[in-house]
Amino acid sequence: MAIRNARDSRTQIFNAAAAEFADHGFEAAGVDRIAAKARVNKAMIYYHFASKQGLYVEVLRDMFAAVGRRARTLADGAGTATAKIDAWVDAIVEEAAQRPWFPPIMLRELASGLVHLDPETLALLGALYASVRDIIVQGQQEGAFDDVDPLLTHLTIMPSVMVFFVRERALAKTVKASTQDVVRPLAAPRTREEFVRHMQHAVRGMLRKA
Amino acid sequence: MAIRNARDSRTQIFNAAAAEFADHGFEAAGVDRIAAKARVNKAMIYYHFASKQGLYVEVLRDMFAAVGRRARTLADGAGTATAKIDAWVDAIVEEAAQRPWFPPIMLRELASGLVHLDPETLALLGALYASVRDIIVQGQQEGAFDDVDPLLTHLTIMPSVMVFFVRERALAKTVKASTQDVVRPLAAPRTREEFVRHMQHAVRGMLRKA
DNA sequence: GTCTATAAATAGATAGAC
DNA sequence: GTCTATCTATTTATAGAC
Repeated sequence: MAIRNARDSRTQIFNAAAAEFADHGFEAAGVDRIAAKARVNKAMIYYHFASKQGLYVEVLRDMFAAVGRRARTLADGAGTATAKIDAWVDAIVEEAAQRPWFPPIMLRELASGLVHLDPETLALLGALYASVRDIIVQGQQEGAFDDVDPLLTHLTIMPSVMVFFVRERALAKTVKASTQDVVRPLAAPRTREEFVRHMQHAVRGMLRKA
Repeated sequence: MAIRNARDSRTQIFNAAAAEFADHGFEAAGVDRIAAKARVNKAMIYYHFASKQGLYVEVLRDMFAAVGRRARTLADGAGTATAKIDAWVDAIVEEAAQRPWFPPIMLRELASGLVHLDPETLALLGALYASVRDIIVQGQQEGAFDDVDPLLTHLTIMPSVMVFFVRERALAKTVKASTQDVVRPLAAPRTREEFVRHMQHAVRGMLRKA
């Protein structure tokens, strides 16, 4: 996507759609609601994008490509694997902060069994994991990491970050209204800095040799 | 819910609904599809349950109550915190295996910001976390666990288990069909035993003192 | 408890004027 | 590029017969 005026209709639609897909998922997302949020006529959506599906795929690819680029840059860069893994946690958190729709859409796609992903979009996810695996393997060759399963390790880091961010969103809505003592501890606020520290500590712990 | 004949219409509807909500989420779930899957007339759904919403709430409560019960039993039982945490990982995995709709629905609810949860259902989630926190605090008092944040630790364990299970479901569908080399490593099969071992190792690592 | 028929609202998508 | 109007299908839910 070329650099665009944030006010042009295509970009407005893209942003509104990302928010709508994050809030409702692909199937329950409403083209009417997207048009309303973007403050454009509904027909404009079909002018700029082929269909609701086409619009969704653009949002997915933009998101997976951005995160995948960061992972590849890290994996290919200089430094110890230990430093790279810390930076990887930082990177996902930053990406999630920059694209607030990323965590909810990612979790929904996983819950759907990735049924909306065409081969090309699926390949972006594959490339993302390949970078993370490269970092872990580097750490094992350096003798810094334990002999863990790279895939299961990836499946332990990524979802935690995603859920931390959707919890942030939930706090702003439903849970906040709860006056119950049982719910309050679960809804207790945590800063992103606290989370990054926790996550880096946790990852170091699970990669460290026994 | 009293013990029921698995063939009575209410139970058939419940099971079909759980599967439908897992596959599509609350909003996109179709009452018609639920009726078809349950092989009952659509009007029966409104006879046994007040509405689509009422049906959803029953599925949610059944699920959160079952997992919460296991967590409370563990927390209140005898044994070291280290043993209890291992058993907790086992317990979530077993619950997810027993109620296949649990992980996808949980992830979708998180992605939705818990907007479909009434206060009572929200309290079940709060009680669940309280049990996990009790175990972690016990471990810290015993001097076995590091001074980690119990909330962030919970938010690191639970999502990983949920995503492992939805990945299992995804493998049976879309990803399997992929012939791309980039995707295959991400879709590589892992047994539940491998995952439990990984997860217990990871949790011990993140709780262990530095 | 189980069915048919249908109400009433909303969905994604398009044709065609400007 | 932007709009109005509309087609067609589908949605949740209910009324009422049996």
